[in-house]
Amino acid sequence: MAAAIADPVRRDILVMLREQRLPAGEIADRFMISRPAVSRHLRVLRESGLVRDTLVGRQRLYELDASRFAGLVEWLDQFVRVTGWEHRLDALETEVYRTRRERRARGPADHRQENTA
Amino acid sequence: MAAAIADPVRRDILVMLREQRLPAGEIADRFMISRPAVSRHLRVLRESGLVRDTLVGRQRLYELDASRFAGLVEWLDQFVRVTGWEHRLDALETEVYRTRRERRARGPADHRQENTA
DNA sequence: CTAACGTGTAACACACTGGTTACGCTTCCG
DNA sequence: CGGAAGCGTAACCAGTGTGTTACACGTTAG
Repeated sequence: MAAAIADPVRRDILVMLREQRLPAGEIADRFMISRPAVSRHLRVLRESGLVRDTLVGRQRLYELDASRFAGLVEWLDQFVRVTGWEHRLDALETEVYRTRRERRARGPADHRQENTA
Repeated sequence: MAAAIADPVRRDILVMLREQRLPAGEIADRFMISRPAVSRHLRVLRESGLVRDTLVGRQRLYELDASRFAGLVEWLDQFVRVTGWEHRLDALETEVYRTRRERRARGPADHRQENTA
């Protein structure tokens, strides 16, 4: 999973998916590299569990699986805790309020085939 | 920096360094791979800024630079925030108290040559 | 001084990753 | 139907990363 994040292209894909669910083609269009290359990056993300894909018609929609990130954050926390820890918590707390405001207007779930891979 | 964490050996090194500062040789002894291999892993960690090294006599002590982890955690937070966020914060808050208790008895800083690379 | 120690570096072999083009398989549409 | 659309896969190639052994260099010790 850490390896999935190691690639800059995959990181960009994750950022793109942070806002909205996207079909493979549209993701590929936003990169200079070929579509098959992006397709393989998507497969890596899929197998790492960081994204989930949904088949709808002839296109395949990708979306984040936020729950998987928590594990990584938790692993990293054991190091952040060593020093400068309280400082970080303060920063997080202020973010919470900002985030709670932003949380309205998020895409509603629909019912189609799911491949969590 | 994400690439530095992508390797399992380097992750193990980081975990080892979480508890105490260690010389290169002792780190190498804990792995099955050759010492030069470990030495290069240490170089990667050094260049990524995740660890700092201190020359003392003829050995080189390595220690974590916890501040660098915060950046990665912050980057990951933008994804965790998408959903299940409050849940995570609760888990963090309970950890804080546990951690504050553990924070006494940490090695005091000494004055030797520092190479942050 | 010289020998042993503790580490990093160089040179090399080899597996893996990421890119490309060609192709196959479903699904929609005229 | 039959062709176009949308994606994934296969085969191939270049670059990179990781492991190994041999070696160089500064430091401590006898």
